[in-house]
Amino acid sequence: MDPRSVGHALSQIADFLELKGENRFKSAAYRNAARAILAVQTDDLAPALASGELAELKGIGPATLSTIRELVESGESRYLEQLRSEIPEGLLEMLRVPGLGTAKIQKIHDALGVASLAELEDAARDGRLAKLPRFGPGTAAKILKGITYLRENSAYMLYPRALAESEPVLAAVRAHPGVESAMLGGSLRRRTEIVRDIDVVAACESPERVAAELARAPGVREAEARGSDAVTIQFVDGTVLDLHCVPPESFAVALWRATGSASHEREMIEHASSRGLSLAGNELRDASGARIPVPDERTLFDALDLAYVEPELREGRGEVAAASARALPTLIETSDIRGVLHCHSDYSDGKATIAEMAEAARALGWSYIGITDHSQSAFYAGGLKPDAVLAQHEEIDRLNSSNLGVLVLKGVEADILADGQIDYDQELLDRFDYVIASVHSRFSMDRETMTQRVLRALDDPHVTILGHPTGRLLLSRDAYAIDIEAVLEKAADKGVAVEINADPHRLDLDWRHLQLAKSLGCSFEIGPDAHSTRGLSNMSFGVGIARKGWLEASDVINTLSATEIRQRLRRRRAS
DNA sequence: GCCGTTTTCGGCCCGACTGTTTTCAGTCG
Repeated sequence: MDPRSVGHALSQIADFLELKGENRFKSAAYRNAARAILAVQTDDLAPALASGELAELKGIGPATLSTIRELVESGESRYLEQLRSEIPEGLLEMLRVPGLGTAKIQKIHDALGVASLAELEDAARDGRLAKLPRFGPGTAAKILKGITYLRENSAYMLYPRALAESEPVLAAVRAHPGVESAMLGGSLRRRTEIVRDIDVVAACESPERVAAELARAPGVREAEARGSDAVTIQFVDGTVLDLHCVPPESFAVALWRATGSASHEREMIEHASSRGLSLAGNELRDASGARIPVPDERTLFDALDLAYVEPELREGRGEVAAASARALPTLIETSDIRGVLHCHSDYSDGKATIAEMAEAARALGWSYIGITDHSQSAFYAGGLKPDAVLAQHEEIDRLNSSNLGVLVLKGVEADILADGQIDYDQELLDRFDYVIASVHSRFSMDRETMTQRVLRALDDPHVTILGHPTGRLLLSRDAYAIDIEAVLEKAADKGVAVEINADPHRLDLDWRHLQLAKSLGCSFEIGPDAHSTRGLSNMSFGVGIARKGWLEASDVINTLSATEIRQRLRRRRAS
């Protein structure tokens, strides 16, 4: 069994224990065990279990180890099943409502017998909830808002999960004997940050027969035909596949159409008609109505006298006009990245040592890695007190003189305090090679106060990078209120690079702001925000977002060489 | 339930905000 599945089971046990009102340190122990397991870098835990490696992990003791053993050996845990039978599953769902914790859920369950999201919504609407002691109309309204947020977002998955789920689905479609070839389309191909369904386009000689057969495959809960060649298939685990089966000669246009976006499609159709062509259904036709053969997507763009538009750019944000003027950017590639600047170590809330992180960066072909642990005010993340900073710097000096094959830079992810000050004194800040300044607290400030807070932080000459500039957590927390344009203008003016945080939960700054930021003169840093060596692989998600934002390699500072990045970081300090 | 010992039991991140109260419980990061 893989770490993700075991970790999920342990987290569920922790949730159930909390809902049961067990000693909170007991649930915390299961949560810690889950975290420890998730940090194990393997696809199969069995060998690490057998070798005793798992038993050695900090946070795993006799009880959690026996649960893990059971999960790895049998795929199930009797303890988890036991808890499931005691506590309604609906309470677990309620735990996902923002603003609801275990204590409130227990009260609501005990007093009103509410055991599901739907019942909770009823109780919030009809006033029963507001009448509970220490609840009130404000709490009921907040819970309703939370339920709405959950509903709106629960149909979506983060990009990496959607990508992982698409792999077996695509493989199954390709394995069908009637399918000649198949490709992913939709928002997954456009690399949007959240994805609702998986789109697959399949070329087949008998589209309708293939679609019908795939709709009856094992694991399918229900299927609904949509037109003659498309079928929406829902699998038992909730994954939704939009399958488009088309004859081979229609494949390229069908793929283009299934990739979207809707506004890109509209712009393309208008462009075609302005040139006397028509793009209708899965066909391109000339003025006489004759069908123009389109063997692949590039031919489609060629036929419309357009440069090829990469899927990431197909968002209806001027890409068709730019393709027509041959003015599309040369998008950044993952291979352009030369180093990373946003990584945590075990000095704060990271899992790996600095040496392990550095070795992993070297193995990925990068020439430098910046270690940016949390600053002192970030208690919850083990932020570094000044003496820990000094100790860390000594360790980095030692590592750099030991022939690592990769340069380790002394960075910090320093909190922007409520008043806009950076979380260390100027003397200590002087000791870092660079500073990422991030907001980690007081998210609910009004827009003006928050904007002033961040603008003030940008005035500190130590600040080199503005970390995750809007604070959003995809599918769980909105961005805080801020005048992002004012912030970007100032960042450009001060020479502070704007982060594209590559953690798939963040992907912040949003790609929709990147063209504006670039036009204002901003430079960018793509940061993995890695809390383990595995977290370094977040970089590909960040690069995907940079591409969606029309960025080129030259816009991104961590495409610079180690020598150049050092100069660049010093330059900001001197200005 | 786990950890770390000043070995076998005490402590486990903690401060601010929110909505409720009129002093604080609950949630969040």
